[in-house]
Amino acid sequence: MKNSDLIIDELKGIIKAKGMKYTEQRAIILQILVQCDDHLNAEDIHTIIQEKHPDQNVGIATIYRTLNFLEEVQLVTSLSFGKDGKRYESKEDDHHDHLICTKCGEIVEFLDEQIEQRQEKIALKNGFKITDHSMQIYGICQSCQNK
Amino acid sequence: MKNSDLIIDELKGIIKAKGMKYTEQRAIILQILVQCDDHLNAEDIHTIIQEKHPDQNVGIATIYRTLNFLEEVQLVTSLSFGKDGKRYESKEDDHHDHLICTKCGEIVEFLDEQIEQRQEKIALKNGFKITDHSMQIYGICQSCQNK
DNA sequence: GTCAATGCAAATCGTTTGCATGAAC
DNA sequence: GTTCATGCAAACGATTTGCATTGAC
Repeated sequence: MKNSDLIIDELKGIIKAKGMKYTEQRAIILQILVQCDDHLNAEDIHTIIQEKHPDQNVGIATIYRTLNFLEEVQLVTSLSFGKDGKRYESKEDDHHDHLICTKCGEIVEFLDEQIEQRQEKIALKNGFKITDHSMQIYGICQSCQNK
Repeated sequence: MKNSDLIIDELKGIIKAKGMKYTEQRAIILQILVQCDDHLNAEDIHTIIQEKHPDQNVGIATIYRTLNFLEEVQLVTSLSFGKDGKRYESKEDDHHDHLICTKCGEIVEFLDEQIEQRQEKIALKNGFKITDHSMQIYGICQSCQNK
């Protein structure tokens, strides 16, 4: 069983538990996010569907509604920087943070255990019950520096 | 000489160096961000100007243009979370990150030297020349937990 | 006097919503 | 058959832009 099947099963479970309805559109959108390594925005997903599923006509509103839902149930996460809106990625990958090149938009993912631990401590010290976090380091990537 | 005068001088310097023109509006907006401890959005600043400088009529477009400029020259930083757009704060304060309550919107600022150092290392390791970073920890604050 | 900055209104962009239709159960 | 999800178009809110006017230099 592929990863992407697993996560679709998870989606089905959540949908059933909430008394909602399982639809092709929701599966397609989640699948695209699972399979794609990039960080896509709603418009990107719309385009990909038109290319890869020309038989399906998925409205942009459905994409936004689905993305909001998927984020709510924690199957995907969003990050927003620069223009063109929020970008999403599947959460089935391990958690990680982002290093973003402000020139070319390249995104490098990283995970640093020390930072994760410090975050826990800081939240605790301030009486916060941590639900999530996001961290972005902005800079100029190697190849843009060379230009 | 007050802090706020110092930063206004800095603004004047930058403006002169760029062959731009020093205007009352730009000074007012920066001053508000320096004096105010909260994280304001463009609309907030607009309202504050109407209250505290009723003689001045500063258009919302000017506020957006000025905020973009101030961020570009690194006199202020923005962070965007939740609705109602980007929020800005003056950079004359020490650098810090944010702990944000997702229920009530409370923001706690913190600085963790270990995290800062790790960030430097991570950027270096990936060949990035770091220009900035932002980190937010989301959670539920103590008083919202008690409710 | 020149040129950049402003205020205003219109335009734009990402996102959300209302509603009639269609699909899941 | 009931109810939820969809597609469409219109609405929305934050931000940007074009343009004539004003103000800094």
